[in-house]
Amino acid sequence: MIKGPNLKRLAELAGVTPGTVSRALSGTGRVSDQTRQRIIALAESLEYQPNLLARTMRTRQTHTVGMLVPLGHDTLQHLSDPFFNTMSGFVADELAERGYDLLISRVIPRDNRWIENYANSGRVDGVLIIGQSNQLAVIEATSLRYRPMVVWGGQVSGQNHCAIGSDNRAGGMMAARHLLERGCRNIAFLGPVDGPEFGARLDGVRYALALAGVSQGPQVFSTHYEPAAAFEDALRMLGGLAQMPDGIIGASDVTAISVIRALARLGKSVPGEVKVIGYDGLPLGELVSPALTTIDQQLRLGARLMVETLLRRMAGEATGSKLIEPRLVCREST
Amino acid sequence: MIKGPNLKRLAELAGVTPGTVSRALSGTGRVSDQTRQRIIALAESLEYQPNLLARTMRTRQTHTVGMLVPLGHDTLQHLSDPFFNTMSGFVADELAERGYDLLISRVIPRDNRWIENYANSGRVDGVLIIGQSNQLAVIEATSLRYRPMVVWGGQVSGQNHCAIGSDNRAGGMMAARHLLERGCRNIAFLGPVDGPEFGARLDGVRYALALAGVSQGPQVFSTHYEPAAAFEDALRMLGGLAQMPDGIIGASDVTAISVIRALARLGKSVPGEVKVIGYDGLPLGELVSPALTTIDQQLRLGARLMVETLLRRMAGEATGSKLIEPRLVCREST
DNA sequence: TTGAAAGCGCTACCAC
DNA sequence: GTGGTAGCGCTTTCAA
Repeated sequence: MIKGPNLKRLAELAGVTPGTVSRALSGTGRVSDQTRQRIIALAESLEYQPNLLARTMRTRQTHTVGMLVPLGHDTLQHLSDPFFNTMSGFVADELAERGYDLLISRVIPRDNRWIENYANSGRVDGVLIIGQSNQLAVIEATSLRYRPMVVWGGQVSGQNHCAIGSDNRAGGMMAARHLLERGCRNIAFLGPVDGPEFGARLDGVRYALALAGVSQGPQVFSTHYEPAAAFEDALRMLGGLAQMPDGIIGASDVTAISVIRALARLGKSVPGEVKVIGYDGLPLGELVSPALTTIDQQLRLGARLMVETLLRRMAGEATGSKLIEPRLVCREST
Repeated sequence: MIKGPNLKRLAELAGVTPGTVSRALSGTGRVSDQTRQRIIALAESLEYQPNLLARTMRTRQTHTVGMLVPLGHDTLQHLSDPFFNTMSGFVADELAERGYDLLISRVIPRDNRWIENYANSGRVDGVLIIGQSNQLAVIEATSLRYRPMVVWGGQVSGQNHCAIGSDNRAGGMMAARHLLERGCRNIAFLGPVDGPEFGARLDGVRYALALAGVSQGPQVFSTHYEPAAAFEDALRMLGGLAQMPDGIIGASDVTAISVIRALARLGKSVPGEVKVIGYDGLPLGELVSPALTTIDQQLRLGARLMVETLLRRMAGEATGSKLIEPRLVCREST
């Protein structure tokens, strides 16, 4: 590291005390215009760069938000996963606009205090939890004592922790209804069973089918989470079927895209023979061909809400959870 | 923030001095087994969490690496862009494995000292620069004074800064040769002209065509960087053509995927009527359909090399730049 | 083996 | 308006 001058040295050169320099540069407190000018000029000529760490240590404000990704032992969700990627990108964008940095940490929960330990390490002003994995109990318990925390996820009645997320059940219904409208009657639901919102989405699908009087509930196929593995799973499962579904709902966009690939490999046309809808609304879905119809969780909005809410909680405000309305984005795959 | 006990308080409770507690917990320095056991037990029972900031302040080691993304005024590259996304994900993975965190900061270069200012802020042990934008001069100048910095990008003879990147010219040649082998004779190159490695890749393409005796150099089309805009550009440009090329090289995977979409919209089959090859090797390319043939820059390897190299530079070692061999990944689009 | 004390660079408080 | 001074919580000499 190049060692620039520190505040103390600056004070010596200016012939004042550190306190005066601090006030002059920060603009807080009273300093005569003359000395202020002089100090500012000196600081610039010496290319003075304040040590943010020291400042943080005094002010206890890091201007940094931590993004924690708990890795359940079986959840092989890399930081490079498309969903997480997209989310962290949006969050980074939102934070950057507000002058905050993003500290990304992948953590393996070894005890029930991993969140607090992290928060107490003094490196962040607040935390965002993405991907609850199997840590819901810890999150809920932590929320009773640690305020500046916002979680990406759904809400359960009576829950204390602040969550921002989309209405997965409504989204599931929406997806099913869309396929029904498109004429599908033999509908399948495919994705990682242990995935975070799998259950609620499937519930919605089931409910919509029941409402529509489609006796045949969705066939459910469990795949891996990771894209390449999901593709293999889809290929094997769909390939082995006596009768191909005419509509497939992916539990996520990543899954749906894998399904489309598998169908292509099996010689089935999309949306001609099989219609496929995803869930998430990743920008990625727009790029693939056929472009993916999906239930859009509005992740950009979600990221903004998480950041806004977190900053308010950091300021001591009490905030409630928020449910984002999922939206159908109709593209080419249905 | 929940205020746990600090080291001083721990020392009081243990009936020793802070220094002793520090030595006992860090394992450095000599402490009798008995006191060590006692202190460790106490720390655990009180759920003592050291303040990493304070530690950092003394040791001057943050265990954090900064990833800087300079945003040139015209470069509309969000942190949520697929390439950047993928790269940051891989980097985060590699750092996490080595016990380092990743601090992502998007910076708008206002002067020629933005890198040093950031590095001197004391929050990171080293920096990774992704996407040089138009900041090559600053990067090179900084490298003369600031060592722990690694840049994603190519090498020029005489360059001082440490760069990890793939051989774009070789990659361009590889892409062109592949299309030639596939029988293409009317080849186009398409992408953002101001993109970082556009020039070198195009050079390689030109060279390979010349070598093969294809008199007709590639038609070059300039598109936007951002996916949606690139799609519109491709649609307009290709749609207006009297004769459609039989092979298209995208300057990036994102561009190539947009091209495939545009071709589908124009009723052209891929790879039947037009063959398309991308550049990058994003995992994304495997997901789309037809799966994208591409020149793989081996970003995961690149991320690992960047992290390894940076850590070595942080340790004071001198390291050279490294060129990654691009590889042809042949999938369905050619 | 342990204690005492200095200090990382900054801010904040209280005098003057 | 400015100076002096006391820390933030930790590590690391130097003595004892």
